Amino acid sequence: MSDTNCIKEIKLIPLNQDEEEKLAVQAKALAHPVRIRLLKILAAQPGCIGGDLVSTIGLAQSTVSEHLRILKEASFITTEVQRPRTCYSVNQNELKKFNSLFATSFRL
Amino acid sequence: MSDTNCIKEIKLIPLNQDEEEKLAVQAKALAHPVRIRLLKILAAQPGCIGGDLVSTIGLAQSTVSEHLRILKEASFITTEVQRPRTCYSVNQNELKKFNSLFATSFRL
DNA sequence: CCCGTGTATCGTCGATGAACGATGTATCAG
DNA sequence: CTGATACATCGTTCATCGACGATACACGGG
Repeated sequence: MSDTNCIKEIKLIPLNQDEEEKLAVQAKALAHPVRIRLLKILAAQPGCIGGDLVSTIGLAQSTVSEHLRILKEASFITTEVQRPRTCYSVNQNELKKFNSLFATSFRL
Repeated sequence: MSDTNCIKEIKLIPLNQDEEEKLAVQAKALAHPVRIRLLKILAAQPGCIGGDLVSTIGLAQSTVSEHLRILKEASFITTEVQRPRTCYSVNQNELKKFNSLFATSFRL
């Protein structure tokens, strides 16, 4: 390993502000263990009723609802209202898009 | 598309709390556009002096230093001290690990 | 029409995050 | 030894987050 990989002149990178903002916003939606758990549960089945998620997670209904709202705002889940219930489903395509945007952004 | 994908009985998922926590913690480190930008810059070259990053980002030195600390704590970058300078490098392996943990967690 | 049911939303409160300037610290040049 | 350099850390301030209970809301059943 070389003693220093440091360069003298920084190589400027094209600034794609929209993409970077989207990555950051979606990462923020993932930045909570309860939301990770919710996504994992939803990823394992075609869809879930909210109440089942509430009892599985074990937090207040309003808290779980808020986490779900954040996931939806990040496009990671979709909802289908069936009054008085709501069915939540994972948006696999958006998860895949996040994963590939991540990979291309950092040249993986 | 079926009218409802909702299931009656939720399918329980193995609870891997450590992995879920790690995903959330690392996602939190990514949850800021400046940190995304820093990672992108670092991913484009073998290493960077902190001061160059500060002038490229255009925020206060202490602010950039804090963002770099967060990225380091998440293992996304490494540092090599060369007093009085510090050379920052991306940890590509950890980025790849994040990407694959993400993919397996959500069954992509 | 009214009630029960399941969610969404609101208001609150304590905790955490983001930005900054000021200061501390370790090395090198002279 | 002294000053300059480059980064880390501290303390402060304002904004945002996370959790909760209370309440609003929209439909279906009686």
